[in-house]
Amino acid sequence: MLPTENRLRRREDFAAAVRRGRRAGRPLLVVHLRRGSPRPDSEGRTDPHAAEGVAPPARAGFVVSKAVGNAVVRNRVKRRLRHLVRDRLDALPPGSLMVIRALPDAGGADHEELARDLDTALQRLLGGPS
RNA sequence: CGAGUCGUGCGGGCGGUCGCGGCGGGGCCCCUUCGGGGAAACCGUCGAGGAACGUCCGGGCUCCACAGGGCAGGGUGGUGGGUAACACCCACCCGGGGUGACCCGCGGGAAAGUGCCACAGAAAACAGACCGCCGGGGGCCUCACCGCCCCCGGUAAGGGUGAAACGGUGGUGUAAGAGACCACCAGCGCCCAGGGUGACCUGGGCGGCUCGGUAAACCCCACCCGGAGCAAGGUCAAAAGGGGCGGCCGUCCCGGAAGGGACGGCGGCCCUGCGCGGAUGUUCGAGGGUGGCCCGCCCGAGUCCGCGGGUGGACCGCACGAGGCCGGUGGCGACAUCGGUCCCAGAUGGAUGACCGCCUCCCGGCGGGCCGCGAGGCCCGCCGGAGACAGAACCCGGCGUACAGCGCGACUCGUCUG
Repeated sequence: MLPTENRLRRREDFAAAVRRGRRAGRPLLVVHLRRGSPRPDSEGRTDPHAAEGVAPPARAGFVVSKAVGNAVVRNRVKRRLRHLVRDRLDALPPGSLMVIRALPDAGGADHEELARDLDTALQRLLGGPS
């Protein structure tokens, strides 16, 4: 799973990633990625000591609507995605914000199918022209 | 052995790799006003459900309110208990169903009043003459009786309709009949005796002879009910502001277009707070509370209008509780009480898991073996599939609903054997 410091925790972070980031859609999910910015102000709430030299970690959040399934299904999708993202966290630029939105078919997909779609989407966002 | 009734337990297991959250330890290291603060490895420990669900009841807890009375509104509805409380639970009563174990009942009042009872049927709520039956009169036919038709009257025993036709059976009686009268039975009301805390039961007597259903229709009766909810509420920091909802313009991007998006700018409306100005008001009282309204009571110095101005968290509550397990005692039981023992999720874009293998269990296919005349049954191996319903968010007690499978224990009926 993802440690807390690698998760999106605020409404503004979600809004920033979804509205200002690039987007790549797949049948099962949509990935929004906002590349790491050189730490704009306003981060007064993050630890001041960490702001010195260490690069801020990449963070990810998940949006799974009720169209995907009931609470049990939604939780399972989120957990699978979190595990998948954890293994791919190193590939993301530091400080970037990522939001993964699960589409209705994600509820019926297995682990492998989710991984394939996520990899394809990430490849398009990272490998493409920056 | 077969069929069934009730209660109750569990709701996959083991292992491997990689992870997440809380608490306790641990301290590489970082900051420091030298008081302290933060914090990585690593170790230990705990980490979803029987329904966590629906949010339908009842409480705890928190804040607001708390002279009283009336109206309105909501709820409950056999009796007696249990409980913090309940619409829940237990026991019993009554009614209904079942051979039985048992099950079902929104189970106060229909002689307080109003309303409604479809269809069928002649007639359906101070009942009702269609056919039939009986009496009288007239006509036809005939010697006459009988018969047929019409009119008047009597009749609820018979036919037919219906969920239901104004008690049932037998008799007396009569032109034919009828509780018109009689006996027994059923029902209703009243009285008495006995039993029970009580609902009620048992027995006896009397009466008029009987007088539907529906109250999850209005209504009546008895009893109960302040309001909001953890986004309750509180502490700290920060700022004079904070929150919500529309519109227009410019540049750029996507698109064939319609349209959509990003960034920047302008301006509007609503709620609340602050500043400024104005109006009004302070025992001749504005306004507010008493969550609906009225009377009354209480608080009481503000209230209303206009203008101005632009993005925010942390912590507590928050987990030791009407608590779980074991045993004793009291009670038919729900439950109460005593002793011992245990600590058992606390997230906040929301942890409690992801992946893999084996086993177990169910289903299907293939192959082999055994039993049987046979339909078929059993065992072994391989392959494939399936393993439900469902995720805590302040906490408890219930109810209701969903659910693949696997058990366990009582009891009933039937059959066979002894």
